[in-house]
Amino acid sequence: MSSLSGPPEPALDVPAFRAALLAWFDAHARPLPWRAGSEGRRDPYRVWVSEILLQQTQVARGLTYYDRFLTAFPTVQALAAAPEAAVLKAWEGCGYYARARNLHRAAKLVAAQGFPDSYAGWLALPGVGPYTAAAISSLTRNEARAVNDGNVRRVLARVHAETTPTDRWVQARADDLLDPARPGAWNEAVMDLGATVCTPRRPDCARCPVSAHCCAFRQGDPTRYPAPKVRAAVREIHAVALLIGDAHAAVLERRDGTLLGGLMGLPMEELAPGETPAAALARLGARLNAVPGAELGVVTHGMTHRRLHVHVHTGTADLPRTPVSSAALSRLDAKAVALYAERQTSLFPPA
DNA sequence: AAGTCGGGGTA
DNA sequence: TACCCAGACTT
Repeated sequence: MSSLSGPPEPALDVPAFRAALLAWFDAHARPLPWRAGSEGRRDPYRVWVSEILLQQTQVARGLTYYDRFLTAFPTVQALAAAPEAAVLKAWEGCGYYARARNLHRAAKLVAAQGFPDSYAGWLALPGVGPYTAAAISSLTRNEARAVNDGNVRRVLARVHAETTPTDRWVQARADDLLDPARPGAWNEAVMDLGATVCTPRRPDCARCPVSAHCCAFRQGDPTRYPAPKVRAAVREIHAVALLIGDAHAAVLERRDGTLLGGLMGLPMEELAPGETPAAALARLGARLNAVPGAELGVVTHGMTHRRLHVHVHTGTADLPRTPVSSAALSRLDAKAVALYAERQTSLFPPA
C-alpha cells in the first residue's frame, strides 16, 4: 500500500488505538440516561427506544424526547397496548414520524414474542436497520457488531484520510477496529469521540486520544475528510389550508402517505403545476363541503428536502372539531394554527 | 444507488 | 447559508 503523492503512511496500530480510545472513554463517557446498567448488559427496551429516537437526531434533542417517551410508555407492554395516536403525540415535533409508527408496530411483536437475542433478530424488526441492530446487540448482549453511523463515518474517514468513504468501506474499517473484548463500550467510545471531539466543523485534535494514529491529523487539515455529501435540491411547494374552528378546537385530518404520515393537521391541498391559490382553495372547499373565508396568513416551513408555503384561510363547515392540544401536530400545523391566535392578538391587543 | 422522510443545531 | 445529526425504507 504506497502512495505516489507522498510518503507511505504507517499501518494502523490497532491494539494501541483500541487501548487509547477506551482509556479516554472510561474517563470521559457522557452520562446519558439510556446508559444505566452494566457495560454490555443494558436494558433492551431503554436502549431500543433511545436508538430509534436518536436516528438522524442530535443527542441533546433526543434527551428531551427520551424522558417524555419513557414516562408515557415505561415498558414495551405499555407501548404495545397504547393507541398509535398516543405514541405519535409523544413523538410530536421530533420528526421522521415513521420511526414512531415502526417502533409501535415492533413493540406489539416484542410484547408477544419477547425481545430479540441477537443482531439478526433485532434486524428483523420494523424500523431496525444495520446501525440500530448493531448498537442494541452490542450494548445489551456484548455481541461483536460494529456500528456505522455519522460519527463512525467521520472518525474513520479522518483516521484513514479517506475523502469519499462508501458505506461498505466504513463498515469494513469499523469491523476491523471493533474491540472484541468490549464491543458495547467500543461502539459508544467511537460515537462519543465523533460527537464531542472529532466534530464536523472544528475538531479538537489537541484533546483527541487517538490523534497519534490519525492520517488526517498528520496531514494538518482533518476537516477535509470526509468530503460533503451531495444533497438533492430543496423543492418549493405551495399549498392552501383551511382553519375551520379556532386555536383550541379545529377540523383536523389524519395525514396518510409518507409526508407527516400519521399526524393530524389542517385540511390541505397542494397547488397543482400552474394552479392559482384561489383555484386550489376552491378545490379544497369542494372536497370538504366547506366555505373558504379570509386569509389568515402564509406559513413557510422548511423540511430539509422541501420548503412549503401554505396559505391558511378561515373556513366554515358543519364538521366535527378536534381539540388541538390532544392531537399530534407537525410544527407546520402548529404554526398554521398559531395564525389564529395572532389574529386575535392583533384585533384585541393585550393592554 | 438514489430519493424520501423533520426539525433543529452549529459555524 | 451550508452542512450535519447515534438511519431506515422505498423505488
